Amino acid sequence: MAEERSLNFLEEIIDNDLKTGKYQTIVTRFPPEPNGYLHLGHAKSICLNFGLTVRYGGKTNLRFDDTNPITEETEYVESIKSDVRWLGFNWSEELYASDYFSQLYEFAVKLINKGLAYVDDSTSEEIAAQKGTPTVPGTNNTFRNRSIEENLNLFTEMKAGKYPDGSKVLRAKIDMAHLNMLMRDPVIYRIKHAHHHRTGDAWCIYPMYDFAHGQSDSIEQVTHSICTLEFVPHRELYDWCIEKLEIYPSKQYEFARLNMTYTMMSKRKLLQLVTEKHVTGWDDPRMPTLSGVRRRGYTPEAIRDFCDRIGVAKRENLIDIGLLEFCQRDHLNKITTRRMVVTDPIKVVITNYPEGKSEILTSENNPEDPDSGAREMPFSGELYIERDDFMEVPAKKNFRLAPGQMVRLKVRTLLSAKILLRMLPATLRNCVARIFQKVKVAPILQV
RNA sequence: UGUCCUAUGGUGUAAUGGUAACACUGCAGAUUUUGAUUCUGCCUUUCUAGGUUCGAAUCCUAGUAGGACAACCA
Repeated sequence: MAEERSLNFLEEIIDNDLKTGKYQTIVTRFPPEPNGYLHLGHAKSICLNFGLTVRYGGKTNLRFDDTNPITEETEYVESIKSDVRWLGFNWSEELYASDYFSQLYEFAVKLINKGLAYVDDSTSEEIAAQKGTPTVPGTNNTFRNRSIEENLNLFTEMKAGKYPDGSKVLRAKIDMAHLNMLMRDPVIYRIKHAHHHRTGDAWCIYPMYDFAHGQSDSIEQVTHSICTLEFVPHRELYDWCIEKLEIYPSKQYEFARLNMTYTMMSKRKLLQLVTEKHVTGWDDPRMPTLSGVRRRGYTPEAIRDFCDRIGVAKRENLIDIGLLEFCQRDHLNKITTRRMVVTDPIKVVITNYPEGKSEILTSENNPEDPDSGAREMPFSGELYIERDDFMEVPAKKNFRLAPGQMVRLKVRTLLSAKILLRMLPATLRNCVARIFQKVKVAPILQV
């Protein structure tokens, strides 16, 4: 039985929802926008969303939030899918917000019919100006009073492509004086005569995030819609849409995103690094993208362990990148086959080892893993050591090779005898040693 | 001069009204046929002030600090 760690706040909520019978089973989703590659921050979200249904049962969908055709591309869809798989997770269904464009459109019509949405001809500047500020209430404009019939006609015409980009938007009719800026008649549909990576040119109006995400969750009957803290103010609008549309009540929960020392975790900035060619691509090993760290040698196990250790909470955090490195070292230590290498060699001659003789010794491949087997290594009276491992004048606590000092060599022999090598008085140019006891000696390296 | 979220060692995360703990980092030591691993020890913690309570990290109020919110982005 594994050590039972304490629950994070989301697990507590779910635990409770299951116990009280609010849900029989849970549904989560991982909702990336296909406008960039996944990074370590996404890994946290993936591990969270998928981890929850691994733990509690239920299912996690992969849903692409593709409501903005300008920035989204199929290349990103493919990379995201492969990165999620690489991390070790399998989604139940592969879904797209764009799959729901028709339903979303009908939802908008429903809102209009309920007198809860209107077409606004204002420019974005005007809309921004009318919105007020966090401390100053916004103001109503004349378009707000359009009749349901007029709104219906206009919206239909918007869909039909009668108007150019930016000339009209559909807005939810809520409250221009609301304390929450997002509730001040948010734009829910805009005109974009743009090619969509999936729907092609079928649409020229596209829903905004706030009119697509919650509805998509609802359509999929997502029980726990988990997102990052910056969406906290959106929750009120999320709930409003679901309530007014009278659809399945998915619930949104927010957690703090991952921040890491010395690490840029903004998709926008990472994109900039790529487009301005400061890096060789999204998978440049210096990038914190999953494809980047993968190329760098990170393993999915290490990243999952990392996500497990950093926890999930609601306070802003800054994780020391050293923790990620620790997780990787920890995993590598368990799985890595050992090899010895000398990068800057100096030759050592063992003067009392029979000239011309050589023998084969064996060494285990990984002391942490008994199943990893062993390898054979040749050994003779000439070997090479790292230049840094020799000091003519040894420092305090030095246990490298130095004149007159003894060192042990790593080797696997059948003998349990101590294996000692004694340096004779020597210089770098004239580096010799002799076997000090009746021993077998292993090579320090092979070159 | 608004609303919302948050506040526990250096960094994270627990403790769910009843002895503040675990990991990472750092420092010291032991072991070591990888200066690795492993092991041991140490350093360091409840933002402030009130209140409720036998008892508060936990509940309440106020303050302070940090963050979010005024994209036809997500």
